[in-house]
Parts: sequence; C-alpha cells; structure tokens
Amino acid sequence: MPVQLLKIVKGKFEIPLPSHLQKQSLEHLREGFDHTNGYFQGIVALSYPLTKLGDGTDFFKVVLQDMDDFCSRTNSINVLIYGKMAENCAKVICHGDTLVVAEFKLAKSPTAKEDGRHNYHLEVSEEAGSVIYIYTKTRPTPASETASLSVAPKYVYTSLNHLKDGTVVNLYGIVKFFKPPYLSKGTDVNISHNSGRVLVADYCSVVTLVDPSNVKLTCTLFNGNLDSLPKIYKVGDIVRFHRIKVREYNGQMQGVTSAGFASLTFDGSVGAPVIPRTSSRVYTFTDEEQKIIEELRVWAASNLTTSGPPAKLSDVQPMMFFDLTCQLIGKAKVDGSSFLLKVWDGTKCPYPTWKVPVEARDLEGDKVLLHQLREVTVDILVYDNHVQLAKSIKTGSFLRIYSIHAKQAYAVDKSVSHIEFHLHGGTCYGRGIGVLPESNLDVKELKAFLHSMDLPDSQNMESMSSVELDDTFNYVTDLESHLQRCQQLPATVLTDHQDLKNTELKAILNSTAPKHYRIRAKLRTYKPQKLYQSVKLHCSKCNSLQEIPDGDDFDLILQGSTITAPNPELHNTSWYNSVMWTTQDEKQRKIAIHFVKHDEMLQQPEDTLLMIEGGTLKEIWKLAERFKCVIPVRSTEDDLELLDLSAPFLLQGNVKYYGCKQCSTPKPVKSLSSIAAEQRPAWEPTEIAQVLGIELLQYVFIMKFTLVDGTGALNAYLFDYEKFFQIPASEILTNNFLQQKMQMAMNTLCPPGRKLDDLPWLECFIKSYNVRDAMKDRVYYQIFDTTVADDVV
DNA sequence: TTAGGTTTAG
Repeated sequence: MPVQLLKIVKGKFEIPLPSHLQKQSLEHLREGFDHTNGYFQGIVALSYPLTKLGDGTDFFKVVLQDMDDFCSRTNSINVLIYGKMAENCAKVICHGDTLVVAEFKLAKSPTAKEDGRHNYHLEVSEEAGSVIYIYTKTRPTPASETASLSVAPKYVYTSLNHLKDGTVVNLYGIVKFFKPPYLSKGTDVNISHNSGRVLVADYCSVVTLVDPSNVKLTCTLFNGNLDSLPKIYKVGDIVRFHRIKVREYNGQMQGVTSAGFASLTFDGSVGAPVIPRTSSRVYTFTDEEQKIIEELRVWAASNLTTSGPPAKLSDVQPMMFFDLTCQLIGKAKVDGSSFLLKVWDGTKCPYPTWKVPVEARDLEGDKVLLHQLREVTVDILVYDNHVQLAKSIKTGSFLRIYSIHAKQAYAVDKSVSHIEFHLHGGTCYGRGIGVLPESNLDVKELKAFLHSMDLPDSQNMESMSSVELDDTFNYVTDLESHLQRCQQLPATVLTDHQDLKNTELKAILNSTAPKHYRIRAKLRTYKPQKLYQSVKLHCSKCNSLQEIPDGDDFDLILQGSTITAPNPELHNTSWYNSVMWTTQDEKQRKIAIHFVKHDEMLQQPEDTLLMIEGGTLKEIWKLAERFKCVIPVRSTEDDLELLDLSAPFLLQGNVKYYGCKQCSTPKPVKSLSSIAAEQRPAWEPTEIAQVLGIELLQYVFIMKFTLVDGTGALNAYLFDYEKFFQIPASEILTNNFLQQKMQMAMNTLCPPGRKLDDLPWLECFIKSYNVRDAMKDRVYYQIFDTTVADDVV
C-alpha cells in the first residue's frame, strides 16, 4: 500500500519502518547523493488544496519541515504528489502529521527563491514506486485505513464580547493600537539568601484589539524573549492569540500573557497572502482558520477607518507626529540620555532639517554612503528608554519608527526655522522602534524604490578624496550649482537628426508649414504651471484628449455595481477560481474575487490577474498593490462583464487604465482566457485591452512652452508619453518621487524668478503643422525627438 | 513582577 496511515504511541512509531530504508537529512537532498532506499521525514507545516494538472492528473502539494534542523533558515521542503497518491494523501494528511517519504524523485525547485524553502523538491507517485507513511498522534485509526477521519486538535475561539474574568482563552482580533516591544523597567527579584537580588526585565508589548463584535480588548504582553511577542508591524494587522489570560482591571477586561501564550500575526489587507508571522516552530493553521483571517480582513476593510498611506519624509509637516518606514544608514552616541539615528526613505523632506552635531569618530556607518545621501537623510534623536534598542540596531536595517515628532525650531533671532525629529522618551501613543524583516512587504517595496533611484556606484568612490566626492555627487540636486551647469550646457538634448543646422525662431515664424527645425532657445514660461494639470488621456484612434476621471466617479460606479449580486453560476470555471464573502455590516455586501489560473494552477500574487465584484475603491487599491492586475467586473446571466468605461477597466500597481468610450466595443471577459492560456501570460495592458475590445487611452503630458531666442518668441506644444521627461505620464499622478523629479526638471529648464539672461539654453526639434481654424489655416508647433538632459532629471 | 494606550517639553 503506497500510502499508509500509522500511529505514534508514546512518542514512538507504532510500526517501525522497513529496515532497508535509510533516513536522509535536508543537506543530503541534492545532486551527487544516492537516494536509493532513502527516505525523508518531516512534519506537515502546510498543505495546499488538491488540484488537477492540465492532463487531468491529480496533484497535491505539502510542505514538510525538518524537525532535526531548527537552526538553518531553509528547513522546509516542498513535496509534490501526483495521481492516485495525491488523492489519497489529500484525504488524510493534516497539519502537524509526521510524514515519511520514500522512493522519491529529487528535482530542482523552481520556487525556491520565492518561498525560501529548500533548493530541491521531492516528487512522488505510485507509478514511481514511492511510498508515504503518515504518522499521526491525534487520530487513533487502524493502519492503512483511509476512510473518514477526525482532525487535529480543535481550538475554540472566544469573541471579544464574551470574555470572562479569570479565564484563559483563544481569540482573534484586529490590531487597533500597539506599542512595539520595549524593554520593561524590570523588577528586583530576591533569588536566595546568598546570591542576593537580580534585576529581571522582560520585553513588554501593549496591544489593543477589536473584532466584529466591536468590543475592544487591551492586552499587556510580557516575555523575556523579544521574538515570542507578536510580530505586529502596523495597525490593521490581524492576530491570533492562544492561551491568553483574561482579567478585570479598572472595570474593563484586560488580556495578559499566561503560560503557553502563543501568537500568529497576519497582514490585514484584503488579498494579501495569508502568511503567519510567528516565533513558534510548529503551529496549527487550517483552511478554516485561513477563512477566518480572510473574513476579518473584509470586515476590517469595510468597518475600520485606516489612517491612509503611511507618511514619507516628503509629506512631513511641522508639528506632526508620524510613523516612518526607513533604512538606517548611520548612528552615533550623543549623550547618556539620547542617541542619533540617520535614516532615509528615498524622498526629501520639503523643509530644512537639523543636523545633530556629533564627533566624526562616534558616527557608525558607511562613510561613502552617508556622504552620498547626505541631502536625503534625516537625523532622528531618540531618548531615554529607546536608546538601548537604537544602539543595538545594525546600519542597513529597515525600521519602522513610531510616533516621531517633527518639531519646528527657530534660530535665536527667529529669522529662520528648521524641523527637528525627536523620538521622545516613554511609550505613549506607541512611541518606539521596530526592526522590520527583509521579507516584509513594505520593506520589499522600499528596497525596490531605493534601488530604482540608481545611486552612483559607491565602489568607485572609495579612492576619491572628500573634495572630489563633494564635486561629483550631489545626489539630490542643489539648485544653484545645477543652474550654473545649465547655463553652460543645454538643458535638453536631441535624440536624433544631429546633423540638422539651427534655425532662428524669426525665420521659422516667417516660413510656411509643415517643416522640421532644430532650434536653440530659452524657455520663458510654460503652461500649465501646476504640473499635475498637464496629464491627460489620449485616444490614438479618434485622436481625442480627455481629462482623467475623478476618483469619486469610480467610487460611484463601484457602488452602483454592488446592486448586482455575484452570480454563483459563474464561479470556479476552467480558467479562474472564485471566492466570495458577505460583509458583516448592515449592508451585507457580497464580494467575489476570481483569481485567473495558468495551467490549472494559481500563480504567485504578483503574477496573478484577478477580477472583483462588489469591491470598494479601498479594497480594489489594496488588491492592486498585491496582485499583478485587477479588473472590476459585475455578473450578468451568462458571463462577467466590465463596468462602465468611465471607470478604469484595469488597475496595475498604482496605474489606472481607461478605455475610450467612443472607440471601444467591450467583449465578454471570457476573452481573457486566451491570454491565461499563453505559455507565460505577461498581462500587458495593451494586450488585455485588445482582447477585451477596449481602445486603450494613453496617459500623456500636454504642455505649452513659450520659447525665445533673441530673434522672436514661439509657442510650441509638448505632447509626450514618456520620452521628454523620461518619466511615464501614467505614473506621475500617484508617485510623489516622480512629481518631485518632474518639478525639478521644470525648475531647471525655467528657474523661477530668473532674468532671461540667466536661463539655460534648450536644444529642441520642433515641427510646424497647419490646423484649419474656422476661416483660415493656423500654424502650430510641436516639440519632438527631444529629451531633458541626463543630469537634469 | 514588569504595564495597565492617549505624545516631549531634551
């Protein structure tokens, strides 16, 4: 029998394994070792639903954890089970079971990079002669019986409105407030008459939860091991607490750690992967519990107010308190009660910020990097109880610093002011510092963003003197030196036709159209001055220009679409899997999400296109952050269809894609299955638009430049998708950094408050063309094949 | 035991 269900009695296997089998550890599972008669033993940490492959073969995947290897980071391995064996295993395998896998085939794991598991996976099937022994403590079932079975220990969860004084309970909650773990003051403990007193200090974390009963519970958690406290990173995270003691304190229920307390923490965003953060090596987590998390996310999305996007340094305003996700690049001792952290987040604070004077020898961190980023780093002075933790953080770490005070401070004569950043002593309002792991999604996002900034290569800088460094790398541009440079070199450059000779503007104005010219001119003024007004949508078919629809319109269309309930007959087709929830509020809104499959399998979220019915604007944004593409749809009798084209038909990252109402003929969404069936679906907006019968509107910058050269003045239009500013018009409205970059480019081309003589020269190509305007032809000019110089953007 | 949410005052 290739799948055998056996018992563990008093910690030992009830029936020993055949003696010819040799146990193999994870480190032996690679090429070059003989795996004949070998077996691998591990505990089921995770299992996936039984699915069918393209050819109809049953497929079942489990993750086994090596219980002999607690130390290494990669101590789990994927096991892929095929055919009849998959079906049998899926019926009986439970979390926490011990599996022995014998006669397996070893193959490179294509997902090792993503899932962080072993570089190889095990493939097993009846055909290959594989054998799986399943050992279970919890189901006393006769060997080889694969009939219906009772499951692993069942935890009972108490909702927050049913807590009683003096009980120990299990519960779920959404984090409404938290203090990141900090070292408590500790207490003197009298150990014995001889050894005297020692100070015992635990880490403490205070967490306030709320659940759909709308009752709050504040928990005070202690543990000597920082890692054993819940890994909460932001308000809105969801926690599962096991064995928390409930007490009454000041007339309210309070949660406190009891012996055996354990916690799991999950990201609270709808659609985010359900991956528990925990310090426990082994924990139970069933499909049923996964569903609870998903339901709590949906409840939170529609019932709790979120604070909006986290503040970046570029959003800082005087007097505010804010949480900052950032990277530590330098640190220094200041005095006994304060410590300096130098951090950056890739944006620039719009106000002058203070620099805390420290001795150069006290400053820790990569000197070259500190110099290179000096204009975008800020000094945060942390006090008192935060000093000890701050000292221990390695430079390069990613942090979230909670409740930083941006304090406005004035010079003695009050003529100038600057912003000081303080992390004051104490833990009020959750003040504190949390070190984020590299796996954290916000850290991944920040790293990608910092990486995209394309910093000068620091390796080549090692040998340079500090004077040279000063001259070479002004990372965030000092406007004055920039202007000096621009007075010598043109601030725009040509991308083609280098051999064409310059023509004076006067000669151009006196010529007939159409013609092409190369010019050298200065930008006297431009419109619109508010750069966000320069972005429009363009239809290349009917050549119309449209304003970008208001977000409120989208919201209204979404609200209108919730009137049509999802049609369950359209769920779970050959090319997508569906899930549906009902919100717990009085609206009882139904939300359906359809995850498009590839090769019968669900892909990683970042490769997945999903369609959503009944979602709110906020939910859709959150999903778009996590998944490759989101398409809002509604049910008809026989297919899903797109919403009104005033709404974006597709969201990708933070870009909304619209279709031209005039030129589009929407097709049923099942047309998307043709892309899903491609070998590697790239989910490109142009291709999606094409199969859906949508004429895609392109984001474009439209600006009017008034150019002068001493012989005349001429208005030329800039019509640019991406080339001129080297910034995609589609991304500018949702990206602060790109907006700053564009503003800086315009400030360089046309510095405010400068005399004409001091403006930089621009080299441009322009073309003239005729437009029939009522009675007569008028000549217009358009800039082409020109881009802002590399060192301007 | 520690803290028990509700901003330092440098």
